[in-house]
Amino acid sequence: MLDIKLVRNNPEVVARSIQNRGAAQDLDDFLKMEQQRRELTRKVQELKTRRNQASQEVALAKREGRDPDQALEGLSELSETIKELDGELKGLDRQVQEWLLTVPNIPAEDVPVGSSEEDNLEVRTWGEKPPMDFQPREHWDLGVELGGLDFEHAARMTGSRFVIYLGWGARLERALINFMLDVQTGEHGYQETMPPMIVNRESMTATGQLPKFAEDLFKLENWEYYLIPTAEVPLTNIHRGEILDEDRLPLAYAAFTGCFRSEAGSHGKDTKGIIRQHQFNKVELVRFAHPDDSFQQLDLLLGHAEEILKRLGLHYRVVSLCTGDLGFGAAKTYDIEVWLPGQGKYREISSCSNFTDFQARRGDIRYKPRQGKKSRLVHTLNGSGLAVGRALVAIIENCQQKDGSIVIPEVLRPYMGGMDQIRKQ
RNA sequence: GGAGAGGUGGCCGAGUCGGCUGAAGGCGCUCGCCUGCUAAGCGAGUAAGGGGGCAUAAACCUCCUUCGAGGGUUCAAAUCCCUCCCUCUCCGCCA
Repeated sequence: MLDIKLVRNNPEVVARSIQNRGAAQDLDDFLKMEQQRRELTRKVQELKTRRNQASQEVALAKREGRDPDQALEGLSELSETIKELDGELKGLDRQVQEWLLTVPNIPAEDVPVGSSEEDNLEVRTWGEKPPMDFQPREHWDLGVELGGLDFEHAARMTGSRFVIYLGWGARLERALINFMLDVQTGEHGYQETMPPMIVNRESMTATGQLPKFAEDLFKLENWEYYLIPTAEVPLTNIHRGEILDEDRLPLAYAAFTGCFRSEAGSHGKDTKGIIRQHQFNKVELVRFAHPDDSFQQLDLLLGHAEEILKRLGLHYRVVSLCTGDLGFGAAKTYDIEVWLPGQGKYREISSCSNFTDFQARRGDIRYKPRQGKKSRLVHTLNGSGLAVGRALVAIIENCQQKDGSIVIPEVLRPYMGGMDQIRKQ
């Protein structure tokens, strides 16, 4: 959520942001409504001041044993008027709030302006495409043949976009989870966390999934509860409504969770394989940062995600998302795209964002500065560290051999009971 | 599921028959004093959000709102009534 004062005082900044993102938002109507709201606020406040003063008179008269009738004169009518206008004001307040909840964050200064992913900026690459003197196979082909992935039975028990990991597949998924968590918690200083995978409406609103993107979420029937689309939601909401000590910043949390997405509007996209599933595993990193250094924190976070791919020896590139491709709440986002030889493409395996104070304002997450007494909003950041299923895909496709076997990256072998290769039984 | 207790500032905790209680007292924190150092002691300050003064930022002044959430009674609600949510204790049941 944007600061209402910013919208009011610098509408041109907001207008440009909306335009660069390719969003549609009626700023003028809002400003008129907001103006109206403030006028009514003022009016109601004046009446309340009068009422409060008169009430004091009554109290004083009674305490001194005088007759309070004179002070009570016309008071109930005044109260009635206040009640009426207060109701009207409440309606306006709600409308203002609702509008603010649907406006995207303002992109950071150095975010490239553009309309689609074509305009994203490649920041760097790491490693190289593995040399292959044969036609590389796709993971849904090789993974199934080697018995690690089973789409058919998953489709029967649930439906499309679900998978069963079997044998080495399940083991490899678990190995990746443990490896990622060990690095992030043991070496990068993240607090290990196992949060709920079901959260309430307030939490979804704070991080920005609601109210605008309800159709992307799975909602529980008869409950105001939702399955999380990412652990960003529970982790960021750990401190919702809190005032943190400045000394404690930055706070860093890591969690492995399932993630659940309806994938509404992506029909026909990535229908094969485990790239786009309704349920997938992810190790997520979340940081609560001081506003003065949140962009340095973003670089740090990005490095933590990259480290996993480096140790797995997987070639990737980092891109800075342009304004048109930026997520709703993000001020700046780096995507890490891993090379997939089977598909012959780079595919997103991590997305690291600085949300500045956007989520903090929605979730009321602040800190108390050492100097000065006013509490300020923290900055929140998050990134995948990494998407586990896609990492598994990358390993299958990058580490495959001419004979149809897969060589397990060295760092994972201790997690695989020493296994170094996957081959057809 | 049954019975009971409770939700008040950064934290703990008081709040009498509704009326100078936005909230005693304590802890913590900040500043100052004192002090070889530390500790202790003394003094002062210390909730958030919003409106206006103010075109803008800070400071300041002032007003409004907020005592789990929502509604009601009343000139006036932390205090009375209703609904809901959450926490705790006991019993029952269960991974």
